Amino acid sequence: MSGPLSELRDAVVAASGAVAGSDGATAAVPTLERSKQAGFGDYATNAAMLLAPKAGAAPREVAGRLAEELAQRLGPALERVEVAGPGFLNLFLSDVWYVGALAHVLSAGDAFGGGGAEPAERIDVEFVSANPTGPMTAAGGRHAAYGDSLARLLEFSGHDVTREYYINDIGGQVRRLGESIQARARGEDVPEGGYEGDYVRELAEQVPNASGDDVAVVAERGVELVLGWIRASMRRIGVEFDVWFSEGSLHAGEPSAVQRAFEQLAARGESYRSEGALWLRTSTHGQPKDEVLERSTGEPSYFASDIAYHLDKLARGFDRLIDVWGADHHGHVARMHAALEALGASTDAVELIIMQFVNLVERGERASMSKRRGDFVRLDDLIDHIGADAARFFMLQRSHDTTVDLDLDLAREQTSENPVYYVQYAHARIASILRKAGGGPRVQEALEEAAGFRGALQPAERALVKKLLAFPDEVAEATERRAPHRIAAYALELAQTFSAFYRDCQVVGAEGAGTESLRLALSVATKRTTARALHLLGVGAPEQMTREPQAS
RNA sequence: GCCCCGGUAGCUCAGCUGGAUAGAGCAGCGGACUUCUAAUCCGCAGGUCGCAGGUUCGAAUCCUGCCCGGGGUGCCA
Repeated sequence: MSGPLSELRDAVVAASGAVAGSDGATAAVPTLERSKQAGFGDYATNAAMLLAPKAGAAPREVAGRLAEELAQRLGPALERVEVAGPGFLNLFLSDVWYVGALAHVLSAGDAFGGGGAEPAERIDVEFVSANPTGPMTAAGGRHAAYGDSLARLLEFSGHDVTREYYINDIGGQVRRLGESIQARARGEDVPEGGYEGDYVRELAEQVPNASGDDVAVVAERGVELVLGWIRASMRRIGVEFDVWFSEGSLHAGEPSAVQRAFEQLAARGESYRSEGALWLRTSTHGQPKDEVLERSTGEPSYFASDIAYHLDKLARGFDRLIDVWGADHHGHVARMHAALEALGASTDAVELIIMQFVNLVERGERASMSKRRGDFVRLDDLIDHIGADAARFFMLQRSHDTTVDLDLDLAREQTSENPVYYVQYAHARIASILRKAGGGPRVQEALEEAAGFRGALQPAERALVKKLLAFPDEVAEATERRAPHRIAAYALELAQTFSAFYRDCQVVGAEGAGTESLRLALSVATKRTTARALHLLGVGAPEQMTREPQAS
């Protein structure tokens, strides 16, 4: 990737090489980061500290030599460079550099921060995949927001992404749903271990002849209805799946996908029969024990379906499979890896991401949601209460490694405090400024003039340019670490940085040659980047905020 | 027992592939609205980064042990 920051980095690396001579070839890559404090320059590097042991000199002495090399390489872009602390090099960049950096951001246009996928891959992201035995829960909303944002990040960086939902439409849970619907249709209590939620009564009314038909038929109809609800909920939260994959389809045909998987495993000597069941030798692949593929009843296990499912996905030609699973599937991760190993498949290309739980909080008490007991918050309720944008942002603010507490009443109370509005407001405010300035023609003119600005910049202007320049790295990091919550944090920081600029720097009618143009250009760059960040989160970027804040 | 995730401000959480004086939002207190939109901004207050060792120029971050919370450890999915 090119850009002002990578040029700086290249200069630091080159200067390091010059100072180290031929011995420094294997030196660790120095970091270049934004200084946290004003006195420490615009960017700082630890290059001298990394170099010192190899150079056999004190870090500060090495830093001094590096400083000279850097000053020579960067020329007018560098205002000055200082050696500080244990050997940091603090770079103070000139306004000329800043103006050039802004021009770079603007010329990148909508692609700013994107690309960089190397190599570009075909990636299947499977997420949500909640059992079709009840309405989508708020926890499912977290999976939806996370998986979709991850997919957006991967796409933005240049990958070809398929969004996939795996439907567990067969097996014991589905049968229990059928039994529960039938019981309700007959006016009976649901059987032990059945589904107790009120929605089962709805299903009992909607499934024709639920009291008399075969349970399997009732279950199938129930699943169809529930899937309708799920699709609608996903649409409301802004997620469109490319593929809805039926677990049942893996058992169809002769031989079925599952049977073929069994044959592959048997041919490799990875399975055996015992106690009437078919077992996979997971214990030879680092697992504490072997796992059942086919029960003694003749029914294949969930594990068997999943093996066949992953074989199917690999056969579809994806370079990478990413599965997003709930924390309750954690035990399944190692098993799945063992199974892939048993099949001789590469485990590097299969990523299993575990998402921590969403707890329902009532009166300060945590309670995890149970679909079977019916004590859960529906995603639709959450959206009704706080809206899709706030729901997505709320879910995406936290790392997937963190358990989320959801107090519906509190969430509603705090809707107007949701940071998503702060970010959207900044976006709308910029739109307003651009309108005030005269709209399209004036803005176009400003974009053309901005690169020629030769005046002095305000601190708030430099801070905003710096924040914008950080975006590509944030996107890359969020993508690589499968951590879309970083984008939520960045969006908030960018909005804050813009607010400071807005406070300190009048845009429309600013005094000084070219100042208004420069600030308009800066506003445009900020607006685009904010919109991009929001888009990556699946949140809208409004041109104006219409709704008044709720009085609380 | 073993495996995974978490433990950072009163609350909810960022920061964790080592960097300088640990951040944000909310809550609290005190200020700013004839504005380029106040869903905003400014200031104040608030911390044994679970505990104890270790690694190093430097540890919230890496290693080891322990404590606490959640999850897993089904011929459920």
